[in-house]
Amino acid sequence: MRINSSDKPKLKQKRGLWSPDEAHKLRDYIMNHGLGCWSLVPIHAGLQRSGKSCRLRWINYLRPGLKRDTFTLHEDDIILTLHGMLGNKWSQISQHLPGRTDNEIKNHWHSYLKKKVDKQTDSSLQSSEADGCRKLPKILFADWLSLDQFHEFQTSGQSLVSTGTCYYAFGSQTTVMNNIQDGSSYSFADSVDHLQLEYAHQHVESNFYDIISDVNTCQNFNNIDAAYYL
DNA sequence: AAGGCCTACAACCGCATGTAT
DNA sequence: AATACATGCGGTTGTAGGCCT
Repeated sequence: MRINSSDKPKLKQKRGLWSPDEAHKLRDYIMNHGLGCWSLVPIHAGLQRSGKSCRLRWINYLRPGLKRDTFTLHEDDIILTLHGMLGNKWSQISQHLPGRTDNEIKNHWHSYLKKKVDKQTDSSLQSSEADGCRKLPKILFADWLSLDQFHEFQTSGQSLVSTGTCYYAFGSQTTVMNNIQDGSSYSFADSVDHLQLEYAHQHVESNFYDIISDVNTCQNFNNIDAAYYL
């Protein structure tokens, strides 16, 4: 909805941390009137804040259903996995973590997870250098596995591809490649140590590599790198 | 006890996109 | 089609509190 700028009184806008009183006003207003035009919310709620600031405060802290406790290992693992697939798409990542906001996940990433990943990358680089590991062709996993597909897979527990798949559990640092031969299937498990995704056939004509025919390549996967390299 | 440093988290800013006029 | 405005997103900054010297 567009608002005539002349209808909006110019208030001196407050910035910085929200007081409990401001939060109370905002919560009360939205609970009573519902979500509408954010630019009108501060006017009607009696707040000297921008609509943008109100929106952020509501989304990140006031709306119902938000978790305020610390991130679990399971949540950490989901973030690491999705970040490997999607990059800094915090809003998309947050869709897979009920009760968590994109801002919260972003902060958690920068304050904790990023360091963890950097540490692991350093150590894996050192070990791969020691092993004389060959360079692997690079593709972006997210390019072919869309978020929707992932979400469907996650919620239904169904396999993306039922046969001819290569299984890999990244995030848990455990490569599960033994099932390539017998073709058995995994569902998306709850446990941190069983966060598993399936890689579909990698066809040369679509610029992907056929990892089924190159088990050695699969076995060369190691934790974080696997999100980016096949 | 005081000051400096570090970390986690809250909030802001700029940009992109969508939509109504 | 052009414009103005709302909304959403990601990067960045600001700040409070804890820890260390």
